[in-house]
Amino acid sequence: MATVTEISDTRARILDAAERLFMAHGLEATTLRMITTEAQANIAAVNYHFGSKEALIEELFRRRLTWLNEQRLAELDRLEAAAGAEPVKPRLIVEAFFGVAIRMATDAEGGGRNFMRLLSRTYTEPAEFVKNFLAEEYAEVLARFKAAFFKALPDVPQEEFLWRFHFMLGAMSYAVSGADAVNVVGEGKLEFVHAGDTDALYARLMSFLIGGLRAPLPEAPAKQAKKPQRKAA
Amino acid sequence: MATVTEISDTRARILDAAERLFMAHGLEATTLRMITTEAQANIAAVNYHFGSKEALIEELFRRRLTWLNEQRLAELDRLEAAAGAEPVKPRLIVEAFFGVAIRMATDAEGGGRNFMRLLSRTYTEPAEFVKNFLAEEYAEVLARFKAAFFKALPDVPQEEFLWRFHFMLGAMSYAVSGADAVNVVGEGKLEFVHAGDTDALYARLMSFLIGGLRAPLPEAPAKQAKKPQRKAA
DNA sequence: GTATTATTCAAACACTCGTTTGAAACCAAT
DNA sequence: ATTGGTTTCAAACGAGTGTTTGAATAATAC
Repeated sequence: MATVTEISDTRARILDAAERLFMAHGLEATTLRMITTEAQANIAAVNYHFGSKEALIEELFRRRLTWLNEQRLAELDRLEAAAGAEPVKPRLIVEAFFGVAIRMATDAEGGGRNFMRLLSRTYTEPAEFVKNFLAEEYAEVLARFKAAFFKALPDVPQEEFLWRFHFMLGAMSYAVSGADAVNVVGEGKLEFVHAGDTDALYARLMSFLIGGLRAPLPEAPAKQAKKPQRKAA
Repeated sequence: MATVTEISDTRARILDAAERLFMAHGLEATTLRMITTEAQANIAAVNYHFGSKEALIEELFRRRLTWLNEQRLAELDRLEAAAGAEPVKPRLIVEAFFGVAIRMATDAEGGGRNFMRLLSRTYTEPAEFVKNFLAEEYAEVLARFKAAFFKALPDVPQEEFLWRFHFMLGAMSYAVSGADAVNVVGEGKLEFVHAGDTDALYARLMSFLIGGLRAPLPEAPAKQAKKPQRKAA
């Protein structure tokens, strides 16, 4: 039911309705009239409470995204404190970054699932203001996690790791979208509607991500295959 | 320069312009007036040559997608013929499916790059007619590849594999999008503008995909691991 | 050459979009 | 009861959407 803020009834109702509708139809295709109808509010309420559709979108992302990234940073803080001077194990960093997201993505009641699906598809959203907003919102957490990964994987070329991180984001994006995206692969089988399936999806994605992250480095096609292949230890 | 069909000048110009613009701004945000302006055609030309904006989109996807999937099937035919009764090696199947796509994605001149980026982002497009169209267009090739994979990986539960295939699609999607998507990870480093980088991206993605595909199966999600807290013992 | 078809074009169509307006309604504090 | 500030509401705004029209032009066939 209740989600995050409650200072204004209609304001909160608009945010929740917008989250659902943006998820179902995309940012462009969702109109303010659809949102205010579902929220049982007047069309003018959006501009009154948020200023514009863009501002509504930013506010919508901010309320969840800041919390998400705070959790990630707190998790990383804990890991680094426990590790002392040693680098944190890669698997643990992966779990810190993606685990929080998966947990949020499988929280259907609180609306986290809707949001994570929306967020996943928004990564590839071409609208300029969305890209800028997300880049800014992610700057800190990505810098921290990249540094932790570099320290944990000293023998992996940084450019190589960045690509793998990029690939991992893609895999997570699809994991979260579940049967939402073009579900041609599973023919309807890829659903994790039950809350209890959180652990299953989590375990599946982690195995895959770790496997990809620790895969042997590709032999450079043109030159330098200098680094010896690295096996998961 | 020339791309696929040339029966009508303006028809082809519209398709090419649409591909570029859809890639840059998305399906919804790209207007027919933008397209016809860039194609130096009249606004009515779209409805004359294609019937509607939706039909234009479908035609645009079809002309590339059928070719792409034909290549994939031909590749798989070749592999299965060479293997005889034996199952094809998983790595080869992965290369057949994703290799064709990566090669197409790194073909900047022919427009394949634009298309693959567009296609990648379209997987998560919520518009109903797009989803239906893509599902239909992919049905055959996916059935063939799924069967080949099942045969090649008899010891992997089919549901598990379907998820991993789903994850692989996500990774490929981001690989193709490159720095296009919210490029917060690489901060501009993730670009493969040079044609010579095809091999590098290909090798990188393949290592990652194979690593993920062949990762150890996750332990049965018995009651545990609510948090990613597993201490490194 | 004329007849016929295919293609282009400027203009208009009906509709929806996000946003604005100005008056009503609500709600506390005086 | 009156005030002043906040919130709601119906209605309209200008701009932009995909699509259609009907005449003008180009290309092809007879």
